[in-house]
Amino acid sequence: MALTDDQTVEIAEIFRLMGDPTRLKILIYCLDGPVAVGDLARLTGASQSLVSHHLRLLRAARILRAERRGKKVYYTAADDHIRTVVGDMIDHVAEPTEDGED
Amino acid sequence: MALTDDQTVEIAEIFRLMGDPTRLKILIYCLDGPVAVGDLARLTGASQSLVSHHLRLLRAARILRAERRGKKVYYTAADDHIRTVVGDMIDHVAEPTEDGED
DNA sequence: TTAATATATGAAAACATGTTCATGTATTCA
DNA sequence: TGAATACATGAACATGTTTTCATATATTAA
Repeated sequence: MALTDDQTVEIAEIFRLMGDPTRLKILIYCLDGPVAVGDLARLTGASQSLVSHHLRLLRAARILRAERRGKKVYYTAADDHIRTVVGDMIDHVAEPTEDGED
Repeated sequence: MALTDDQTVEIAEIFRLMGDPTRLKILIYCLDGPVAVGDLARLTGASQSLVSHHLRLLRAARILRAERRGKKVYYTAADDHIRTVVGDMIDHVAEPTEDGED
């Protein structure tokens, strides 16, 4: 692997952003296709303002991508790596436990 | 996919823990095999105390696993999902950019 | 232009986190 | 047992983050 310090920090930053429940929910809803901000607010149960703040962070980190259509703005996962990472993590959690320490 | 709220929170917690540079470095060093605490401190440049604090969090979240051999304690990645997730993320960062917005 | 809908943003409050320092516990060896 | 090595932990400080509230901007339609 062998990462530079900058790359490590960059990766940590992305993980950090995925590490908030509200933000992760937003991200998961955006994995399968574009979703409007208002819908994300309804789906997650968070306020419109909060969703917007989180979207800005996710967008700035290139985790999500925005696209305006008329009055609405739609957000989608930026690429398939993001989808894969979340998918793997879901597998990780789904699994009972690899060793017997439970 | 369809996750429960608890599962979402659990996944967010794991991402959050991977989202600190010091902790991510520790984790990356533990991906390929067991590493002793003292070595992790040297490798990351962090204090022994700080490494220990972080290891406790990573261990509690079952991201790492501890194993004592004599005076030393060795830490390894808990399973392959963790390895895969980090691997995917490295791919994500390595990639130039998927769309042309750069 | 005005009104209505949809989203974004700045500032402040409330809360959480990373780090250090000092000290405690475990293990080995003389 | 006592000394040395390796790791763990509690408390405190400093810093950051999430969330809310009020308000601003953009787009459409009348």
